[in-house]
Amino acid sequence: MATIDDVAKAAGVSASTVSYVLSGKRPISPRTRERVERTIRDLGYRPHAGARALASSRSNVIALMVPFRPGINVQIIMQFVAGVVSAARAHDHDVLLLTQDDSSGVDRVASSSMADAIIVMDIEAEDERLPALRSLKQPSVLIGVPSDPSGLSCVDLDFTAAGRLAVRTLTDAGHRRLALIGASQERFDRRANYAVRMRAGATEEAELRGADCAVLPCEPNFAGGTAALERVLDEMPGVTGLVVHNELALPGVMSALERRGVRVPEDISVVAIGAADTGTALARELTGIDVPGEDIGRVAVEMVMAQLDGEALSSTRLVSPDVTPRGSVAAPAV
Amino acid sequence: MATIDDVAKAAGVSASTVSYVLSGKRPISPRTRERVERTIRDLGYRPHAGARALASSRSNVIALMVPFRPGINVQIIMQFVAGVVSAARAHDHDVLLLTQDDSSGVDRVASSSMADAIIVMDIEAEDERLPALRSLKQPSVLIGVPSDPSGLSCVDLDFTAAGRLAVRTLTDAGHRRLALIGASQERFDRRANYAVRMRAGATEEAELRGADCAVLPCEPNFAGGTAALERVLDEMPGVTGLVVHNELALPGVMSALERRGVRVPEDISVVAIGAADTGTALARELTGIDVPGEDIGRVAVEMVMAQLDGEALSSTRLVSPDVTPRGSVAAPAV
DNA sequence: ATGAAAGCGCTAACAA
DNA sequence: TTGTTAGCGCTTTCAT
Repeated sequence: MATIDDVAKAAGVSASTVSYVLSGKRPISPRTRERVERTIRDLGYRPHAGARALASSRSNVIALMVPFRPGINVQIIMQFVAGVVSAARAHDHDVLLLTQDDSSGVDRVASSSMADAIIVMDIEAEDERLPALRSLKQPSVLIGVPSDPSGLSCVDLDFTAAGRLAVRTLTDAGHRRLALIGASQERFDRRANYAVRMRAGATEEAELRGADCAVLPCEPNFAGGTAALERVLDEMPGVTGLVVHNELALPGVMSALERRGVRVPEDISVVAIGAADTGTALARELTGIDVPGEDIGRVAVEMVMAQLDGEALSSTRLVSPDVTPRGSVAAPAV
Repeated sequence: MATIDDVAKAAGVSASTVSYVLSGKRPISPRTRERVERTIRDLGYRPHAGARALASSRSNVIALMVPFRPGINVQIIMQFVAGVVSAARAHDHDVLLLTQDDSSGVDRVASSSMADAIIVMDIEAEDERLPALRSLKQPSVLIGVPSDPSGLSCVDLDFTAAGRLAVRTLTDAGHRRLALIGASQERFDRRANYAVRMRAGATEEAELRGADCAVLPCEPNFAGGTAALERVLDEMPGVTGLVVHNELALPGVMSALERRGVRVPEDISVVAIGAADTGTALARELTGIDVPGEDIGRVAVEMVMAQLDGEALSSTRLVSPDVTPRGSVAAPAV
């Protein structure tokens, strides 16, 4: 591998000049720049990442901690990751993959200077990793909002607004008796922010609109979905609008609807909240609020970069939800 | 951050001794070792990754190139990744995430010495990345087998055997008229190894057992699945055994079966090939061949490590498939 | 069993 | 506008 000295020699300049051509941190005459750039290309020169990191104390790597626990929505995870990686590349950074269960990962990566910053996904209300993150010298960004986000930067979908929007979509169509099939009881028990805020937004908005919104926690799988739907049909006969905030249960819900002969949207209107392409496992697409995974990942990277550039205090950014009509909402039958 | 000199000073030894305590590359007296280790713990010392990489020309990082194109089975991707990451950690390595569309990723990572080796997923028959990989100084391992694997190391499920096994599972139960709902036409056209070999194994085994096996390419989505199943029912009335090798189409297939009133396994037996937890989007679990994503990822890392240790030539390792009975196969009706 | 010292390849003062 | 030089923190030979 060619080194910076090889390039310098071949181009007839000093090593620092090559370095400055690459970094743009000081003016270079057009002639020199041209010559150096040609040499770099000819030799196929690439700075040694380690040497650069050592000298500049910047690795140009950001670490990303991804959850791999079961019952998680892999679809959306991949979207986040894709967003993070592509945004990072756009800022000339690479991404180091950490997993949730690698408990010492944050410390290791931080204190060995492998990464300049850390993005952590799937944050719980009382996340165990928060203390470690707070005491880091590197900046970090959380995807998800803990109950105490002080001193930390967070991004997430605005789930309160999403709850409101989902309900409003139904009440605007004329529905007054709604049911929310939401996250699992376990998620609510652990006060998972997204589950709790979604529910809060939905119930508040329902109240505001003079509507009724029952909430059913639901296991994140097919059987959970069918079970929840059975309960709605059997115990809440007046319900004409359904909000489903549980991608893994959604196939179960839809299948049960069909089996019970309930038509969508003629008999029941459905609004889904989840990854954009959840519909692929379904017979039909649903009107819904697509969690913009890629966008959120992108924003996380922007926040990281801002912090690395010395701008930006810790703050929480909530991305506004949008509803995409796909024909599963209509006026209730009279 | 504490440096190796800080540790050396505090422990009253030289920096090289600290280094050797850490690497175990030369004998250290128990007393010294003890003292140094205590100091390391007290100071929370961690070697600077860049400095280490610079001095040793080893980054302890392996790069993993992950596909993000649509129509891919995210489930299985995540399993591979999980397997790779955990195996890498077991070998004291971290994982750098590269994406398919980052075309220069391989070169960048290799020639900047960011990674000691590269694992590439989702290999096509005539993969464009092969030349770059062949000319690398770092070792690489492909997940998937190209049409010409010479000079490269590959791991994959043995799809030929999987095809055979799926068919044999059905013929052993007494079925003689089978249909294989496989990958999309586009995959076959590009001669994707897994699709082609799976089909070959299935048809060979069918012939061997005196059975008949129709092959239907199928779009990787719900509609594709229903369409393929409709064709089976309408154009191949004698079929009693179904092999589905297309996870994204599987929900469509199962839903269409139910809608047409075809019972599983009473009327038709079904064998599925795919990610272990594909069943979560389905009403019922299916007898099937679970692609052992984590295992394959793990094997890829083992192969990488072997190459880094100077053992191991390039070779292809095919992991043997197993069938897991889940009650969707029975003897055909008489 | 341990230490001293020479790099590894780069960046960023400091000089000119 | 460019060059010289002193590290960055570690590994590893060479000495002892």
